[in-house]
Amino acid sequence: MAKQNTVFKDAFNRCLKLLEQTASLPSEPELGAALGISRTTVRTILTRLEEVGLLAWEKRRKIVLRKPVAADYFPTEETDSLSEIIERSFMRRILAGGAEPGMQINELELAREIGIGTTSVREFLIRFSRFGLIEKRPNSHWVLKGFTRDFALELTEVREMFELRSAAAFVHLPEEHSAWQELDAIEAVHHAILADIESRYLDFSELDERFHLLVHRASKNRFVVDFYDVIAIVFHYHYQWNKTNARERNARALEEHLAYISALRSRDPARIEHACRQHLKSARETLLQSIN
Amino acid sequence: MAKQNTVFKDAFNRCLKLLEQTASLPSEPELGAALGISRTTVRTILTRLEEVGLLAWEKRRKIVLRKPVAADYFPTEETDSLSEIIERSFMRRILAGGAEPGMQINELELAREIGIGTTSVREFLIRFSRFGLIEKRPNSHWVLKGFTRDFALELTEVREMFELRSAAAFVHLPEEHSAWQELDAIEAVHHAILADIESRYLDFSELDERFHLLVHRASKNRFVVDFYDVIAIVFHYHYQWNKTNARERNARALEEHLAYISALRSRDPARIEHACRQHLKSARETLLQSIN
DNA sequence: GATCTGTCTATTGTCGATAAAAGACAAAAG
DNA sequence: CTTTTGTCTTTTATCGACAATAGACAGATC
Repeated sequence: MAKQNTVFKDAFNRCLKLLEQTASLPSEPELGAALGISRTTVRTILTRLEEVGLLAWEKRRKIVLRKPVAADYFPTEETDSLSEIIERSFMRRILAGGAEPGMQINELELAREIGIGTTSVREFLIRFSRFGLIEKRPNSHWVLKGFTRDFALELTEVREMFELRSAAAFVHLPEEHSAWQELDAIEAVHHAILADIESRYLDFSELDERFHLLVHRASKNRFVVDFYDVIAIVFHYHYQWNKTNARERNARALEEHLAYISALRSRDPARIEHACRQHLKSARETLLQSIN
Repeated sequence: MAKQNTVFKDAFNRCLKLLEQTASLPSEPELGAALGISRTTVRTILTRLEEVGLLAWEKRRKIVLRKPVAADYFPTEETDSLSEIIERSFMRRILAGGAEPGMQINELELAREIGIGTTSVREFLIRFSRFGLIEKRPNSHWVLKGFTRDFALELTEVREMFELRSAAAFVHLPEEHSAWQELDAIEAVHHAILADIESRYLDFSELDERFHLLVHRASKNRFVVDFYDVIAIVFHYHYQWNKTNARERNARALEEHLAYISALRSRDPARIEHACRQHLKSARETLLQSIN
């Protein structure tokens, strides 16, 4: 096969969600905008909806015939893009499996193991290399540098530089900047999770990313914002991997975030720096604990 | 063709250089180590040397038959790796040509223009994207963000953070660390260029990279060191592109470097910070001038 | 006259194939 | 017994091909 049709399948599933709530669908361009895809793919979806008897489609008339059922959806395994599949598969290997630093990475072997072509693996490795976990020997193999203590220390060192600066810059965002509203929204979610911490503590991971990305964006510096990708991926997989004391750790981090948010609102540089340092320090400790 | 044989051609040329100075060649593994290539390629080179009558080769006996002449060398255009060719070609387009920010980048068009396959172009663009000058729209084209004033400001902001920290860390390198020797060597080259500034001022570019990379390495942080690639490529092409007042600018930068080096040797943090800031400030101004 | 649809073209993402280059191993030479 | 060479296998770098997706344009519809 030449190209996966995961864009189609994923958009189709999201379209079914829309279908559950309306009696008819909007125009093709509008639907395309809503789903974030081109009109070509919209039409492929509409054709399929008609085939399975979900929709009566004739030009502008797009009438829903029945509510979609579970069997109408494509299975979730089929909606992930290839790069997501490779990333997960690769991260599992290097985090969970006995992957020693210094180990060689074999493109062909990886490709065969995942069941895909070598080109996709190569492109993934090139993109992934900016995370500093692997390194290429030209005309030869990749070397795994590993998720080591040094890696974590180097990562957090840069993170702390960038986040302190971003937090300081946050103060200078104009009153009407959307970041302040987003900050309110994020704070509300913090309270909601804390109120029901026992059952919702796992929602923290996503919220954490959302909050810190907001802060980093205040730097208005593409290198700072891009670097947050490195942090995000490390913490993302770290949370999935290490769940010891997750409830306590997350509760504590939520409280620290709230202090941090309140400091940002105060616009007092000293308070901001203090709250930021406090939180970054415990984030670093958490990360280091999982490595030793 | 499947793979360029630029490794062979480049190593062959370097081998001819060796040949000019000796009467016989060492063992295959030794030669491979000297040229930085595998034994397979060494043997390809030896075969070729024999074919063109430069060498009598029988097992361990490798006797030089005549001195190589200019015609024995492969032309330099053929020894550049594909990625170097793409990089130059691409940089010329976006720096010299009328490349407006926001412009779309077409993989197929680029590939055809350079006369290579799309895979190589794609891989180049992915690698290049970490420099923050282009951005990908998934399933669609790349967008040129351009070598703008904002880009230069964001780049120098991070550079200043990283370099100040690295310079401060330099002090803590142990007395016997090789960086101190390298610093001496670099200083000597500074004096040599300054003594003959009229004819050698263009040598500054390479020296500049060597010096700042040495400083960044003192951070012992892979993200800081890797970021220096971004700075290096920008300044590299910037020097090639903008040569107005190059002599004066470079002379001034050389003096600043010498003050900076002497501050590093003094191990006095305040002096170091001052010299570093001073130099970074004028480096930034130089860069900004070339953009407006 | 603005927006939508039908149709067609262009570009991207992925694959398998192939030459160049790396690398493994045993026999030969010192 | 260490190093070198001869031979063979494996892996990487690059290409062209093709389905999925994006995008362009003219005629149809409101």
